[in-house]
Amino acid sequence: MLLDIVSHRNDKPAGRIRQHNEQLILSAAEEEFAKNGFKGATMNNIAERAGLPKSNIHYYFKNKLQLYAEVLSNIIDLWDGALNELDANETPATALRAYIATKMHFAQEYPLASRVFAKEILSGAPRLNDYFNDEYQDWFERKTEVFRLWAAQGKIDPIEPAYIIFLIWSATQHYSDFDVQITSAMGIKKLGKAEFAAATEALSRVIIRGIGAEDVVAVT
Amino acid sequence: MLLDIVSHRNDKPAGRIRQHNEQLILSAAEEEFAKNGFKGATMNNIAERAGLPKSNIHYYFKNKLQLYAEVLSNIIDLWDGALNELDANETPATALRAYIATKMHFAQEYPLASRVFAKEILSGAPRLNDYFNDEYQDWFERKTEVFRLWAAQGKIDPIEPAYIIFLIWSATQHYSDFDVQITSAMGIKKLGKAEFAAATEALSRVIIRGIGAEDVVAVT
DNA sequence: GTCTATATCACGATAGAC
DNA sequence: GTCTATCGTGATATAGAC
Repeated sequence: MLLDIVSHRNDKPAGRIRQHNEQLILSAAEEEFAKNGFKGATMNNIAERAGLPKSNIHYYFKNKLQLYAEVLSNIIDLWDGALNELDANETPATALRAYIATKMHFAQEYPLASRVFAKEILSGAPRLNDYFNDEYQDWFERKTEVFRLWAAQGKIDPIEPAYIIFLIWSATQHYSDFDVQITSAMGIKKLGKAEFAAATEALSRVIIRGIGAEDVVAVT
Repeated sequence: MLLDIVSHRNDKPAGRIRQHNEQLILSAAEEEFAKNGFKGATMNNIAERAGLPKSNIHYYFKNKLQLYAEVLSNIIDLWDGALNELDANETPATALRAYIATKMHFAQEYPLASRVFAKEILSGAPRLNDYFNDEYQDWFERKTEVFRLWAAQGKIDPIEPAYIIFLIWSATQHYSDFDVQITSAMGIKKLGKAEFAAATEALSRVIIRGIGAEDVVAVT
């Protein structure tokens, strides 16, 4: 259990209507929290977005903080489920191409998730205190190991892995978080498939060559 | 004038007390907006942070939106004043090292500015509508030119400049915006001079090599 | 020029009718 | 299980005393 608050969850048997409404509310909440952050979000806006009467929200979720915690928890589960793999048996170029492509896919597919998380971090993560603990540091340490291995094998340059990981995270999430600035700069209405593909290719190429790994031809 | 709202600014003669108090308020507001965003921020919190009675804020600033607009405007002025140069006469490696170092310096020195701006973009930039206009696109277009020139001269690989610029922006701003996650991952209390220097060196190296430019030795 | 007092309203949350 | 009515709080903003 990542977030303490969520463990106090209402564990009533999930009827079909309940399940449906909870999903409606969670989606609406994700939008609202992405736009206005935890403090700025209002239960009223969430209810309107969900198309439900305001007090219905309080029937399904104890309070604003618990609703927020569930949204955050879902986001973290989503990422954990699909982003844990950087295969040490592959070449760095192949493994990194796959990883960057997955991250970019997430940026395109779940921009709201990324924004809710980003806003929480920007606020100093007061509602993620028990997520960013010693366990998180261990988890991160394990993520760095594959880079150390590759460096020891001479497959990449000896660069502190943490900075490589932060580079990949920031560069990819940027495409969901800073969407407005990007589309404005490029003079396009919306980041489409073409732009994401081109950005993925450019990022892969720069990062892979940048750490001294032999690149492979992109799979298109 | 970047922001329409600011042009309605109270242009009374600036007495010494006024100037001092306005500065106090602007600093306090920057902190509060960085933490809670526009909607989540309260005039009360700003007043407390500034050590002034609540209604004093309204005396110096017309309303919350105008105060916010001034904070944002100051941030943009700050960046514009120091970040417009990517010298085409230098080698790519030298010019990029200088640019990345400056960006990282700003990330370290003015983290609040970066966070206020980031939160505004994440919200869809509803209060920066007249900043992200056609003029912005032109300004960005000019920033890409130096990369196109270098590419034409064979000094860097032919990579769409926009993606290089976004890579630099995201990677550097990450160190102010995601500070909490970074320190937690690295198991340190605070990002100090040493970490910023190491990150700057790692980023410069990866990006410069990544775009196919000859690197130079870091000036330490 | 500065601060106290207060008007007005929107917010989170709950009680209780259906 | 669902919705209406409402309570108490805290928000922005202003009027007016000092």
